[in-house]
Amino acid sequence: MPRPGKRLAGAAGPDKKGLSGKRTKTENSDETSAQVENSSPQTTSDSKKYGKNLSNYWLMKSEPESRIEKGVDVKFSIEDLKAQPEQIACWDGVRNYQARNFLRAMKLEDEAFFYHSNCKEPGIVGLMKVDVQFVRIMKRFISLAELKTYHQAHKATGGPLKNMALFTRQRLSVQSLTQEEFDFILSLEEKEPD
DNA sequence: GCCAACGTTGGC
DNA sequence: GCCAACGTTGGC
Repeated sequence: MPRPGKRLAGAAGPDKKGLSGKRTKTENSDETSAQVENSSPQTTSDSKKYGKNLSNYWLMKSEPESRIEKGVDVKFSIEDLKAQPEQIACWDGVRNYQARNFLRAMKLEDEAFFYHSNCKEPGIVGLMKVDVQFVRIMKRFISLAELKTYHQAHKATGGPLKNMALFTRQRLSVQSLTQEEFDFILSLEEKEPD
């Protein structure tokens, strides 16, 4: 999976194995961390495209169930995020280049859905802000199956989820959402589940 | 656990 | 730069 990693945060931490240990061998130096990012006047096409003051919306996948990969448990659920010091995590371990570009394009305070993948009940479980910090649990779980139902319907009707990356860019672990997609998904919280 | 989808790698 | 082999993601 998409390994959004995790590992802890910032300041305080006693990390166990740690950060510097790193399992990503090939990655050169450019570790991507949403926490830090920012900044610079660097221009990548993604940062241009998503830049400036517009607010951007994201969906970030993480696996809530234990699974050992190269000797490391990749589990990181929204409850794990909530349990971090200051409820902030460092989102490392993302290898796919487009996903990494998205991490670099994020701006502090952008809003992101926390998505549980590769598990019994995949779907959106909560909200974060880029930092990457826990904001809240969704008022109700928005399952992949429900999103897919809307996606299918919207393909026919031209509704907001017709191009949602979760379905059109299936394996991307960090994806961007349009404002319409984000707002529509948030509005689902107020509806009864199907 | 299976396997489809799709990204990455590397030979040519 | 094509494309087959391989590896990863992630639903089911």
